[in-house]
Amino acid sequence: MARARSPEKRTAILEAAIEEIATSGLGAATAKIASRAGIASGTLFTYFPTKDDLLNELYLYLKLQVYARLNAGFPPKASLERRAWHIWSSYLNWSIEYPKHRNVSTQLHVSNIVTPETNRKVAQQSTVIARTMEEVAALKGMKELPGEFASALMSSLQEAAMDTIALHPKQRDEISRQAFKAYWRAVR
Amino acid sequence: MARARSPEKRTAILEAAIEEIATSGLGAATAKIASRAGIASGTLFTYFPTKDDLLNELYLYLKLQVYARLNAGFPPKASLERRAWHIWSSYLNWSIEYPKHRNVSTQLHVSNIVTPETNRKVAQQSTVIARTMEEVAALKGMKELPGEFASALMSSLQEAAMDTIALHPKQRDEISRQAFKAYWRAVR
DNA sequence: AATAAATGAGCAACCGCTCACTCATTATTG
DNA sequence: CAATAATGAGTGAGCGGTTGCTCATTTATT
Repeated sequence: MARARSPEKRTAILEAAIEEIATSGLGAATAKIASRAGIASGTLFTYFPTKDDLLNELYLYLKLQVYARLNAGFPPKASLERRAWHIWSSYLNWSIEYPKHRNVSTQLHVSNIVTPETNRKVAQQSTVIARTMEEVAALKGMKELPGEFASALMSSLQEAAMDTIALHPKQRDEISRQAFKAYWRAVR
Repeated sequence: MARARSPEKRTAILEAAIEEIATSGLGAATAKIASRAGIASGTLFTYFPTKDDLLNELYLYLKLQVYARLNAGFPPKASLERRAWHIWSSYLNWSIEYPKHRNVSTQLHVSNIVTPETNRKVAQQSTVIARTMEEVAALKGMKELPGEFASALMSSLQEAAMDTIALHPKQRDEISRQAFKAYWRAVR
């Protein structure tokens, strides 16, 4: 046996990538990512064989972080509206707390770097939330629409809320609550 | 005077850029864009001094195209719901008809290449629509929220509809109508 | 004849990635 | 319990290729 790979360095690379991509876009140089992570340029490739692999793992990393947040404190026995509110507010707060993370996440989402394989892995990690969203999709307002629409609607409404909060940061909580109300009206 | 610059070549470059960026991302090479447009690599720079200029003008080009579509056939005296529906359906149909254009548009939107200057120019071109959206923003459901929220909500809801239509292309019209109903419920 | 568009070879800068090498860490010996 | 062998992480100069952009030259338009 020899030296073990350090998980700290791995996450340092991922965090450095977020920072670099947030400012320079997906064309951010691997060398810059490495130097920001405090390692040599070559070392990056012992953790991630190619840049595309790094970006895919980064996408996974960001998504899992969000899901971890959603699962924390999830009230499984509360009413549907309260559970939906939990999902709503945890995600929105994460997006506001880590705007760079969210920016990189959407850059990767729009690009065609993320493989179906990666998307599959992401989908596997959301069972509790997925079930709640299924219940929402069965409500009157969503009945005539395909099942995924309720989730797509929530994430898109959150984007709208984010954009608005960015312009009126002081009204953050009020906007969050009112926007959820609008969501619930649309869905019911 | 001498030889005039050809508007056809200009739009050929813009259309080629859309094609290249849709497949290779914003890192698409200017040389490839030029060759797809049927011109020499250097000629691109007599039309656009830098790549960033090209991308900014491309963003403007895409946005103006959408607004032209929205203004065509706009019923200024119809009910608010019908006017909102016109905006909704024309934009959605454009997005479905030109998926690459929309993809490039959102890539540019997420990147930080688009300057405030460009965004200002875009905002100037939407007076009729802007006025309708102001009326929507005054409705009960949007009263407690900042003015921009109603538009942000529409465009984000359209994104949700687009994603869903991509998965169920046959139900396109039904999804479009139902999603608008959901929007109207949220807004009223 | 005068002007400016069009060309494409060429340039410096930068890209992702490799590779020969050093070194930290562990397992295996006597 | 040393001494040593085996392993693979860590390094950074450097490679082949690509990038955005320039510029001497040619070509088309007035």
